[in-house]
Amino acid sequence: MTNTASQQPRALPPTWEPASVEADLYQRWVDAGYFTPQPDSDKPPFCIVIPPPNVTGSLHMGHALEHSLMDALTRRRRMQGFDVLWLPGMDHAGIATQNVVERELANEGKSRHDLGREAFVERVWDWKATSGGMILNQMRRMGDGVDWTRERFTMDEVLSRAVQTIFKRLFEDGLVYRAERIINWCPRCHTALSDIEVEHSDDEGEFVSIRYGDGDRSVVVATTRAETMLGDTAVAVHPDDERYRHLVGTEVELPLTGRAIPIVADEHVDPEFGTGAVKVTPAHDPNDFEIGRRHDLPAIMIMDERGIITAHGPFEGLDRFEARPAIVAALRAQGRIVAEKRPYVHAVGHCTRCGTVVEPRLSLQWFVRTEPLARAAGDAVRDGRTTIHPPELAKRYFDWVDNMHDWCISRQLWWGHRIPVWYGPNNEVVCVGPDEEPPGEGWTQDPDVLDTWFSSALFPFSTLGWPDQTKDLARFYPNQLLVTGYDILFFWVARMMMFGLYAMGGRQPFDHLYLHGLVRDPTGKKMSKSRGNIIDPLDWLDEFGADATRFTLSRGANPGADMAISADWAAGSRNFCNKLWNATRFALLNGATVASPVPARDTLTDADRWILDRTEAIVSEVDERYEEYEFAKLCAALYHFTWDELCDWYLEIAKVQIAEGGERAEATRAVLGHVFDVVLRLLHPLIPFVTESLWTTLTGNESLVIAEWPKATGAAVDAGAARRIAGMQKLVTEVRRFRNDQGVKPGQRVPTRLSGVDEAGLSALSQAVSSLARLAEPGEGFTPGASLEVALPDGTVHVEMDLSGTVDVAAERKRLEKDLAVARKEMTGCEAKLGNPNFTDKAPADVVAKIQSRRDVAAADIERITARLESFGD
RNA sequence: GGGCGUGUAGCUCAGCGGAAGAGCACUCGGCUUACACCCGAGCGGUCGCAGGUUCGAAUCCUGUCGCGCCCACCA
Repeated sequence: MTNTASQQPRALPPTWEPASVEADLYQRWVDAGYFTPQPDSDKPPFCIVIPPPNVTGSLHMGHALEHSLMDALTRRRRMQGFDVLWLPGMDHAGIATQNVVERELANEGKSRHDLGREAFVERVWDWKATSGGMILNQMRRMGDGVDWTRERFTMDEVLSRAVQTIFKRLFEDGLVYRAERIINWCPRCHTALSDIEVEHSDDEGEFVSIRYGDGDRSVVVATTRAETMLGDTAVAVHPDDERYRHLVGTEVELPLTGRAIPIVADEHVDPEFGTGAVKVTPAHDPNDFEIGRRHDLPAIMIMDERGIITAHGPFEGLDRFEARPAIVAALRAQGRIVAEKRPYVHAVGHCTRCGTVVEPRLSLQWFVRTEPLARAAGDAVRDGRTTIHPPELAKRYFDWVDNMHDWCISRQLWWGHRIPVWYGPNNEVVCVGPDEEPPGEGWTQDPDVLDTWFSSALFPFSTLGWPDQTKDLARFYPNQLLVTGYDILFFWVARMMMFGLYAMGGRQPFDHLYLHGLVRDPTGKKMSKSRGNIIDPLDWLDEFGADATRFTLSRGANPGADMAISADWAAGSRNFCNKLWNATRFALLNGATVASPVPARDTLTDADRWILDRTEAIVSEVDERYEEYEFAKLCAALYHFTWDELCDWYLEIAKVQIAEGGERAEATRAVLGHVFDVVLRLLHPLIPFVTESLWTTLTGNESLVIAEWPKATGAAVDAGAARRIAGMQKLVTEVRRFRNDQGVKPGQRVPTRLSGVDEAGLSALSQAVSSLARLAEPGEGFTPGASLEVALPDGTVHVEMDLSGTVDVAAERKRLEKDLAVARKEMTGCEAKLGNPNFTDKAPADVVAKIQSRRDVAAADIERITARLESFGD
């Protein structure tokens, strides 16, 4: 630390101003190399990879939350002596990014086909170059302690090699295959989608019943997608359905086409639903495809990749949604519509990327055979190699991996990792590894690219250099932890588990998985552009600073649970940072120091011993909370400790002790130095900037980033001091309340006399009450005008105050009556319990004792208050 | 259609078998030489509803109503 100016406590401004220092501090940390691990050190490794944000955009509040938590966790580990690698990176986000660039092109009146594949991909790279920088900047502003020397992108050469390598391995193991299947097709993006890229919503449609065939050999089928009837190749009924038994094996004529189609019996049909007869369209419906396979039916494609009808006839060239009513109308004209239900609400699949209604479509795609991989992924969690926090979410994980369908990985896009498969002139299929030459003349590469999640699934090891056996890979795999939102448990986490275990010889990608919740708006609603309730983290970074933004998000984070945030919370966090700033500044102004050790405990005051014990306790509590990722609770504990205990009580007491001068003052300065040293260390992972500024000033050391994390010493707690301080607090509060009730001016010193405590206690209490409650020592000619009695752990203290006969009897009476009511209620409750033999027999002794003492206290209170009320007369 | 979760102070949430809590908001009083991004005091809840288990239930069980999320090939 060379900046001598900032070592002058008097130079610290009275308000914490994050904007002026954050960027400099961050640059200093990066330049010093604090965030770059030294794999040759003998420290234990701690590695965590960033869930790579899409290059498509800027960071939203969810990222800000995720980064706050990851940074807190990694900073703490670094302070604990781990060799920490937090690895940053970005995701090429295939379909999302391609869509963005295509939209841009559309504005120029062009399509990607106008550019051609190569030029288009180049254009996406250009776009990535400009857009990606935004995200990195935001991470710097957040203060993310990531190792920039190891930044990765899913389409980097190294990561692309990893993709190709694992694809080839899967290919050779028979775990990827190419097959004609019904897949989810987005007619707008012109690509296949995996199951989880389809979002279902309840949409209104029309459910029409159509008569196929004529007379008593006819059958009525029902559908919501009437246009698909053009591709029907059968009608199916349940084998046990008496109504249709005579028809099975016969044929009916398919209206509008004149084709004859068979009536088949299939178990899949639910006789209770609709008419019990199902039209079968093997090329455009997954169930029908299966029925078709069982009955060896042809599959007739009637729509192209844009959703345009291709079946010859009057409907050719119509969009599927135009064809639907047209076909219904044509059928109606023939008298074949026997029933219509409208509106008919049913689940309809939409493309997660563009919202277009997904069309099931028969096509040739690449799939990952997930069964063995998913089983391994389930086992790794079941046998504890990977632990999920919070544990409740493990169930969701199992539901998924235990029922996984094969994963469609080919996408008809240009932006992404091209499938490394070549087809020969005679339909040969060759998978080409990263270091192999593609086959020559007459061979063509598969035009498709891989699902974007295919490459991000490799992130825990591809980023460390795999398939090469690098030093990083050996040291940092498995990653110790992964932090991400529960919303991508299936998209990303499960797939990382599958590929990690597969590629790394059964070793899990990460030991611990922490799933955080989603950030919601102030009223708990999901943030979305359409709702217009998005809060941009950059706004908060500007207005409140990085520390306040981070602290707000951290203290809202309960494991796996969503959180609602608002600017009020951020303001509160900013206030907290400022409180910490001023408290430390005050301590420094009063000579707080870490240079001299804290004196022996027997020379310290109750208050000193109490705050030292509380400091110990908070160290332990924070550690325990971190182990369970209880951010909200650890933040609350630190907030409460810093503000209430340290500032509101100890700092006020310290003023008195320092005013005493001499050894008392010196001891207090040492205690202050120690306590602030510890609390700044504890807070640093959460609010790195303000703590760094303060701590370097307090200690003169280089940086808090590389300071040691506090360890609880496990020393015995001074219960006596704790009790006496609690008593003092209660007394002071009672006196303040009394003064408030009595309308005594805050500045007005009231002569006071305490009794009911021993000599030593009296002196300490008098002093405390006098200064903290802003009263005065009793003067000459003391005339008590009012008194109150406060029951403390060590007895009852009487406080007399000379209000010179100006006691507001009405106010006092009101207060006492309220207290009396409370005491009576308490008394009644306790008596009822104690009078119940079942309770006294069955409840644990300590509970009974507690109730008894409560009863005694209430009884004493009632007596005291009654006497006092009587003394007022009427 | 399944599965999961959740309903606690005006708001956002802790508490999950033994005296109803926090932050914010609100009321009252204060520029008390660290901080008005502050200090002090206070108001505010039959813990969704109905049953049950228990000496005792916000906490466990059952039912019910409301909300949320995930999964889903009933045409």
